[in-house]
Amino acid sequence: MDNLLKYIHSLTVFSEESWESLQPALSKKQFKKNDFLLHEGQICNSLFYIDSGYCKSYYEVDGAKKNTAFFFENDIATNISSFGSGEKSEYNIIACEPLTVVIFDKQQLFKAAKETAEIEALGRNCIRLFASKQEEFSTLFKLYSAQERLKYLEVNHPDMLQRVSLSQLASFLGVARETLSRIRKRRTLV
Amino acid sequence: MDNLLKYIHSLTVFSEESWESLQPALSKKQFKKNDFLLHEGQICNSLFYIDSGYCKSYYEVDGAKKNTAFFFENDIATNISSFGSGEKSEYNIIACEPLTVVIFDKQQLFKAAKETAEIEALGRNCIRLFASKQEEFSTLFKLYSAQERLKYLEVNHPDMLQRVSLSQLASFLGVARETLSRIRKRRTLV
DNA sequence: TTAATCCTGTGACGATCGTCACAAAATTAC
DNA sequence: GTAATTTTGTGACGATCGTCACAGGATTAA
Repeated sequence: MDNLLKYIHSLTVFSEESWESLQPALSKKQFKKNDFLLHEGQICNSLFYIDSGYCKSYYEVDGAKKNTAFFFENDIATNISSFGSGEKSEYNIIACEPLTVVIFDKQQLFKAAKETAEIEALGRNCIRLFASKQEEFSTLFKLYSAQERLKYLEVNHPDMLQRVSLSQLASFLGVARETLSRIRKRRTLV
Repeated sequence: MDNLLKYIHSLTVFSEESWESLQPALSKKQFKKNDFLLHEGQICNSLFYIDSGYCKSYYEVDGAKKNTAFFFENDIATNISSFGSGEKSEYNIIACEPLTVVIFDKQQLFKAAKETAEIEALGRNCIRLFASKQEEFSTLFKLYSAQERLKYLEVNHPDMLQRVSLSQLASFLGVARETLSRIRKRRTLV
């Protein structure tokens, strides 16, 4: 839980007592590669703090898997719509490597947040960060071409390129795998 | 303020006292068409509740304006990254029509939230909705072609098509104005 | 009402992308 | 270590898209 505590302190003021009050909402869990953290049709009742490894969210459209996000160490993974509204998830979250997470249980978290203002503030900050990240990647598509989007990742998220395979990345960037391969070739020649 | 109060009640439990405590954070403001709610380089210290009219966010890239979001009645407009982190905004928010908003002042809001748990919860819910919306439109680009994105808006946000001009919409959908014009033509013929 | 400005449609053409097909390379399983 | 599987590279080709150019229609300002 060390990483999580550091993460929390980087976000907000958090006392020893708040940390104690938060404990009932927390549980550590391991996932093997290709295990589901969240399955399409399920209701998302958790925030997943990524301790080690990484996972991704993807839609299944006409049999094809389309990646919509990757979550690495110190990220929070969740379906924010389903978590907030209680409706069924339209997509999956799956481990891409052996994965260790700390699960925030929604019901317990809300209970703790009601009693402890710092926990409520923590929840708000987690969601805010999540929203910022969504906004960042949403903007990518409106501002840049496929080639420019790749460059953006190289500059701003080089870790992602290191760990995610070309095929998986292509899906995330919204282009065919062959196209990404050719973009990469074009770029290295220039 | 009637619309705002209804909006708040649709999001969360909110007592008469909480509403009173919130007042110091609120102020009503009118914008003319093409007035800036937020200018690139400014720090965003407000949440803008849209009471009537609509506005948009856009980046200025190489002299070209690229729309990234539209905000209509009962939406919250803000730069969530700048609002959260205190860093300068990289984009603009501008009124597309005569606009009436209720401004949530950040400092006053945080002060009120510290003292009133329901206000803290309201803030969290506003941000959550904002995140859900970002996620929705972010996903659009990863799952669908330009033509399918247009269809999605027709089905899920017909109001947007009614009020936003073709040129403005094209920028939001990430295609050239001419392309959107041709997509529309293709579709009406089939 | 008239002029100026903005918005939309359309043709031409080159650039980019998606799809299919198959081979090579890398990874995984046994 | 070998076989099976997955991932990546590449050619061909048709579809879509961006850009430039210009004309007509709609809207706005005086």
